[in-house]
Amino acid sequence: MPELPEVEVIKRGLEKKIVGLTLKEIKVPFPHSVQFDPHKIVGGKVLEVWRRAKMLGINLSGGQTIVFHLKMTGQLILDDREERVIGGHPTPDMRDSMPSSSTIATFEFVDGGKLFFNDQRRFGWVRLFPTAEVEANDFEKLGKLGPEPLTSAFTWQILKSNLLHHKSQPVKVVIMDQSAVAGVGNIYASESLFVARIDPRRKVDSLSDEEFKKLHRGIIDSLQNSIKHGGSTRAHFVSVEGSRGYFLDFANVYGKEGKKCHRCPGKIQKITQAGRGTYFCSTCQK
DNA sequence: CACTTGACCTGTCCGC
DNA sequence: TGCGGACAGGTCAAGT
Repeated sequence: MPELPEVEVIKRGLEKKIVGLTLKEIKVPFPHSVQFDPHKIVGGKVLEVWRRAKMLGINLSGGQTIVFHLKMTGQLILDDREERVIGGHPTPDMRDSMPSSSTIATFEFVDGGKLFFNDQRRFGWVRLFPTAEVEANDFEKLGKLGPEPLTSAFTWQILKSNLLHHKSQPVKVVIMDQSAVAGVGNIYASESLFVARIDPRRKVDSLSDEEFKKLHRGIIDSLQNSIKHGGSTRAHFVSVEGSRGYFLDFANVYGKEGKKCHRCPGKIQKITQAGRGTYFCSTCQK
């Protein structure tokens, strides 16, 4: 499910609500996805919430950091007791998201709030690292990660040079390589290529500097645009409050197979690249 | 070495 | 209505 914008939406929601809270108890119905002893973090106080690529971290007092990867269907839902009392009934979205057969772990806070880590397909994981270790050297512990596309470290020149590590691959496939640029997945790879008017089948080394610049802009614009709309919801994504995101209602190509391109007379088509669906308009993406 | 496919899991949707 | 197969936002490992 979650690519950069979705994890960012979760991060912003979480930090507003859990910074300063103390962990009281952690329940782990699916230990396979929880790769540490939950006992170690009881009594830890939340100092900071961060995102790097598609991963989300919670720094605790005592120098420990919890790191989540939600993979395809992971969710982090906060059951904020106070809000529920004040707000009345959970929304329909929330009813699906609350503790269920897909709850991997529940983090309970001293004030009674609960954070649920749900994951229907159970590809996701949560790990524990010493904070200093995980944050060292640009989070290299978490894997080989390219620049964050919404920071000044992400320039078109860096994008070009990173993508060119796989010169003869189709550009769409390489944009999803986390070591080239962090956080872009299947939805935003298609969307940013549409914005840049580049055919996803083009080999990386066939792009001109002008096209790398447009792609750089397209990645930033589509990610920011999605965050503005609360992220993308296909089936699973919800914010920590349990509400869905609306970016896909505004998407140009993703999931729009057969629909008319709104930029030219063409029609959106779907092809398969490296086993994943790619959506584009072959009329105006050259 | 470059690239593709399968595996990890479960659920949903579509065609017969 | 039921069943089988394809497919789903991500990442590894193994295979060609």
